Amino acid sequence: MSANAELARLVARAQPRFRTTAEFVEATLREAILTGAIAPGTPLRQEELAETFGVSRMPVREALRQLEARALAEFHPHRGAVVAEISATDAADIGAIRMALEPMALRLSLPSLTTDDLAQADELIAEMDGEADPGRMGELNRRFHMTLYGRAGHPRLLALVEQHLLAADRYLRFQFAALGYHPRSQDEHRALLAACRAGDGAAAERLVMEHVGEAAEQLTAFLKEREAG
Amino acid sequence: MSANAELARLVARAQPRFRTTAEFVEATLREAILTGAIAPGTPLRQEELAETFGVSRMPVREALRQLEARALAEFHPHRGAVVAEISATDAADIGAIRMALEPMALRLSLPSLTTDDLAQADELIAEMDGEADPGRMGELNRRFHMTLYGRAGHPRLLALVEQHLLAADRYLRFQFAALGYHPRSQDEHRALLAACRAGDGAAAERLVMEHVGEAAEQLTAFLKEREAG
DNA sequence: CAGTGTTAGATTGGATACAATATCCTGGCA
DNA sequence: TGCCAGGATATTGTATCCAATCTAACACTG
Repeated sequence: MSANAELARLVARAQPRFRTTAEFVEATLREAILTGAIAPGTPLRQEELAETFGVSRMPVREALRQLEARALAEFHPHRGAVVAEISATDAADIGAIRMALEPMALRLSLPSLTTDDLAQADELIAEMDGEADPGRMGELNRRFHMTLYGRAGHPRLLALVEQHLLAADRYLRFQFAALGYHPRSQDEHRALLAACRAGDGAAAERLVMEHVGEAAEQLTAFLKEREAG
Repeated sequence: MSANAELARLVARAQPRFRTTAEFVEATLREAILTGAIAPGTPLRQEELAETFGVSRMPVREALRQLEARALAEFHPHRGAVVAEISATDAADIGAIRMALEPMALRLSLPSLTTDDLAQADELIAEMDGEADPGRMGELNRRFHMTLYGRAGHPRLLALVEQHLLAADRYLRFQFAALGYHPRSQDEHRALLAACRAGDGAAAERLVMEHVGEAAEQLTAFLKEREAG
């Protein structure tokens, strides 16, 4: 069996409201990879993808190159592209990047946060409380974080942050499996929001760094054990 | 285990000569953009580039998509790609990212730095002393920083750091114009190296953050004034 | 039977030609 | 002047074709 079934569903659902075919293909594949709909290591055959998407090979190749630049696919010359592998060290890598970027984003954003932003973050926490589906949970978590960082006004920084929040989502089901993620994470979310509300930048930065760091550490340990076993 | 480590080194050094045409085009264009050989805002016409490189349009398009993913080019549907603009806010953006990432990279790398690494960093500082050419200066500066971060062992993080060191190079000639860059920066390099040599992680992290931050601040102020004038 | 050619098939990488489409520019017209 | 129709231009996407090369299976050799 190859890339598909699941992917075909995503293709069907994806809205044709993209500027170009290549971007439509890229966005759809990216989502499929990030959500795990296409497993790591899966070959991404051009002809097959072209047929699945109902397009020619060229936009597919452009999309694959973009995925490569985002570290979501790997190219092996004359052997084609495969979905980038996941690993304990990769998870640690992403965790380190998040621990570096997110406190900075928060620092830049905090002074400009509005009461509306804080209220929205509050709502997102509440929504997460009742959420069991990992995919939906990942999205809510991402929106919570991005809401707090959103006023930073540094588009490149924010794009990187979001990209790595998304990258972290590839590990979401392991995150859940690593146990205890949900409730402790929610406590940390609340503490973080409280610090933001109080305008305590130093505390907020520390909390977000710990929040990300602890999750990454748990996850990495879990994956290491899994790889060893 | 077999055909020894020595061979592995030779293989690794038997340098890539690009794997594909698309990668050759991408690397060349990237360098041209980063060094300023192609000015911001310049249209990147496919046909023209294809002819210049002596290739067809297909690898050119793949290369352009990769440049887009690296924020070095912007696509405007049906109007083509242009070299990404530079601005004071963009410089500040890159500065913020570097201030976040580089201390983290240094923290992870410092414990594993060898005396060879430190000696090489020393040499690079000495080389920079006698250097007047901005392009060469940028390369030496980049190598100095990457030498210190190189043992971090987090490939994604290091790739991001290098990418933004390169991105900063787009602003190099303004960096020089903003004055005082060279001598003060060299003092900071020496102080940073000393802290690394002493194994004082906290100080090293602080120094690198200040080093990056001050340069970015000066540069941003210079560009703001220039944009206003 | 391990190890080494050899060959066939599949897939990518790239070139070329052409059709479709969106943007910009310009010139005529109210 | 203002505007709008339409052509020039460029990009976007499709359809083929071909060369390079990777994989795998098989045959050969010692």
